[in-house]
Amino acid sequence: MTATATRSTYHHGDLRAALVAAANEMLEQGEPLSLRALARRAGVSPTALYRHFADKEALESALAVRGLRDLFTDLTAGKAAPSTPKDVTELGVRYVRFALRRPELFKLMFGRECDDQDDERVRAAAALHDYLAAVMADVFPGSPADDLATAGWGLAHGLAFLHLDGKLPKDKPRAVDRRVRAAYAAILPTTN
Amino acid sequence: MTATATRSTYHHGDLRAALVAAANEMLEQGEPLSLRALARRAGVSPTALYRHFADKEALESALAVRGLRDLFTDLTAGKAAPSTPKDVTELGVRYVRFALRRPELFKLMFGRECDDQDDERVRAAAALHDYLAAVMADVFPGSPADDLATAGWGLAHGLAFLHLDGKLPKDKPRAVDRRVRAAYAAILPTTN
DNA sequence: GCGGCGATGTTGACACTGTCAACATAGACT
DNA sequence: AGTCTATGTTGACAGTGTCAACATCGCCGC
Repeated sequence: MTATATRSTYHHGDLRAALVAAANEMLEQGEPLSLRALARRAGVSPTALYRHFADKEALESALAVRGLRDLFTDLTAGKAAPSTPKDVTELGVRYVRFALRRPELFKLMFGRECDDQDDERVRAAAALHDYLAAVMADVFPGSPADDLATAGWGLAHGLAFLHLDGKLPKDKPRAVDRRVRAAYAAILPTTN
Repeated sequence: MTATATRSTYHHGDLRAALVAAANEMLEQGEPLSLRALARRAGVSPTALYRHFADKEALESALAVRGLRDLFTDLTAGKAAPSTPKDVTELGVRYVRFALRRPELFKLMFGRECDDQDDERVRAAAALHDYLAAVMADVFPGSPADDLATAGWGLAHGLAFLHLDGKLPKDKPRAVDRRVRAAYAAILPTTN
């Protein structure tokens, strides 16, 4: 059933989760995320949301955290721990794919200030960086893993956004994959 | 004098330019860009803008194009043509500096769909890419210049956004410069 | 010089947004 | 059973982008 479930009881049960789910749906179908439209979709009054989130930004923050976790498991799941430069490249490919598959969510996860120190998003981002650093230390021993990690992340992130915003041709997914692989191949040390 | 020049004549003279200038000011001081505030600042009615721009997006597009040109000259001006890997790194540093110096403008230049094919922005972006490719062909002869260009650009772009959005610590500019240099040093081929 | 016409600026309105204060309901605990 | 609190609603407010209708001016050919 769609998220527009009309409810009979006055209280909803788990509105918070319903709101997050509905918001995710809206992002998925490219609708602009408006609180009122969201409330309509959840079958609830426009201000009900404020019992569960301080304001719009808090809702978006929740979505972003979920997204960051999704991305993380997307990168780590499946394959065994990356051990070759090629594996690192594949990590980048998956990163960009995620961005293109869920563009609105991705823009919410990033493209938002969030310089709060104890922001959950910052921690999720740090987790990502740490993971990459560990991978890099494994794949390129003897090189500064931290710098390699920021470089690897930065490259994936930049390619993702450049594609998202149409600054690089966003043609067939295959072509994008190719471009990402080529970019990594062009600069990753001790490989080709 | 500030941009809030009250005018005596009914017609403005060059409202279009005044609007662009005022909008730039607003971005510079971090004010949210609202058409009404912009009109107020230009000393004009809220809808006067529509005689010069189709809608808000058109105005933003104009700002973005100006920004892209600024960035381009920022990268090319001064120094002679880059010829060493270190020069390429410096290009990246300047790119990130630009983003951090004018964050709102930068987010307007990118972080916006603009997948229109004949968009002036796309052309400006392409110019950037071409320039980079030329540089790369010079600095790393024998390597695929195009791939190196997208990689170099992607890396700079990603680092810029990660810093902008607080996913990488946005401490002192010096520290950011260092991090960017380290990232480039970690991956640029045949160098250290 | 004069009349009109097109470019430019204004007014008032509309639907929409996020958000707040005041109120209503219902489920949980004593 | 009765109260308290978490949750949901109503009505309102200021602010937004945008449109249609109207006002004003500068430039054109006569």
